[in-house]
Amino acid sequence: MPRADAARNRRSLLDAASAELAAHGLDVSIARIAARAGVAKGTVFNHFPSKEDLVAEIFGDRVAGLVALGEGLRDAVDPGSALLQFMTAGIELHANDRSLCEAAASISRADPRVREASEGLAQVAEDLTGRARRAGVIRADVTGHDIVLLFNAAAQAAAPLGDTVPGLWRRYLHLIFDGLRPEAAHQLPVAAPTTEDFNTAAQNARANTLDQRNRHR
Amino acid sequence: MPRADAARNRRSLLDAASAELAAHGLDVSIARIAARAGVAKGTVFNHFPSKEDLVAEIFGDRVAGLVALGEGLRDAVDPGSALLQFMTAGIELHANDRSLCEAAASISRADPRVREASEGLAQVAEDLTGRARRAGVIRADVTGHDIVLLFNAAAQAAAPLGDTVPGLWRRYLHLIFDGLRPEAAHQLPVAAPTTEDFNTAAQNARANTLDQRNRHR
DNA sequence: ACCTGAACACCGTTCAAGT
DNA sequence: ACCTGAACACCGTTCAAGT
Repeated sequence: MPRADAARNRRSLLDAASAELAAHGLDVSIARIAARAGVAKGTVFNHFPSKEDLVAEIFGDRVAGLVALGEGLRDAVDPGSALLQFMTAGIELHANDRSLCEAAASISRADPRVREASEGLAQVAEDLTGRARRAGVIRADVTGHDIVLLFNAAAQAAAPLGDTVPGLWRRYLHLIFDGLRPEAAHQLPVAAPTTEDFNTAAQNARANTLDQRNRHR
Repeated sequence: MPRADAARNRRSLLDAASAELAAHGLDVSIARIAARAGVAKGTVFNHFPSKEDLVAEIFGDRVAGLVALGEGLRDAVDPGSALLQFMTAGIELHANDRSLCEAAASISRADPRVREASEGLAQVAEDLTGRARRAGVIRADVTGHDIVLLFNAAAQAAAPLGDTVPGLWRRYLHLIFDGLRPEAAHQLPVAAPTTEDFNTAAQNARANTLDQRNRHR
């Protein structure tokens, strides 16, 4: 059973880290986060093994929120607009958080928490995509994994101008969504990625970070 | 007039940095680059004011190469496939260079060299896009700026699985390209970004990095 | 005019000492 | 059981001393 002040500190740290990461991106210093939470620098490592682990926890929470939202959309009357709403929510997550954009490629699936959340995301994305596909509003060769990668892409497309033209990502979301319609479908040159592919990518990422750890010794 | 060994060191540094950045991404250490180039750590700062400046130089060179390729495509017989080839080349640049993916958002247009190269890129992208538009192979509401942001997006979409499924980016390039076709065109909710938007975004980026410099004092 | 390596400020992380 | 702050290794950057 955790001590009262420890539980409080943990919450403060998560809140502080969440805000600082969103505002300043992945390279905020631990010192800054600790100061905002009102604890000593060392305390951070008492609650989280490493900085990467701290951001993975927050990252996982955000993704879990998106999963919950997606699950609420599985019974929507219009499968097409449900899918669009899901993608919109996914991009908004990125648009409101600088660190998410930067983390999308690197941290991603090395951490088990993020792994779990990502699998949930893949599942609900596949559900929504399948419904839209069967309703005939999107092409037959697009999968849930495609959808996740594509709303990431839309967020990244607008990111360089994110602060200057706030809603620009909507343009690229709709442009990409037009590419998902059956009317425009041309044969794709490469098959969709499989869950297997994501797993081996996760293992590679894990191996890489372990290499870096070892170099420190 | 530069001394002979200085010119040689500069070349070695650029070559070493280019290779190390491509292989290990933006956070390779200066020490590593210097070692590969066979010079002392301090020599790096004799040739480049900062690490950021060094990567900006390389970044600028890469983009300039893409501009040259694009210019060669302006007279191609098929404007549609010329545009697709241009986007392909742009993504391949990212696919072969880890640092480019990471740098795309952050460094981008703060440095004057990168600014200049990016403006050249915008110009040739607009040329190719205009031809394709007038030939009726892409929709009327898409601009050269869109094209640049979109092939960046396609590269980023596949980046998490880049090492695991090597050619995956082709899937997303073609998916996005299908969204550019007139057949699927639906009204877009936001106007295309202007050159003006890119300029003010560049100024904001510059202001941010200057803030960070000042914090060091 | 340029190279070098020691020195500096900063960062993530560890840990002995406190409570 | 947890907090703290000093200590460590590492990084980008500066600079006095060399050639």
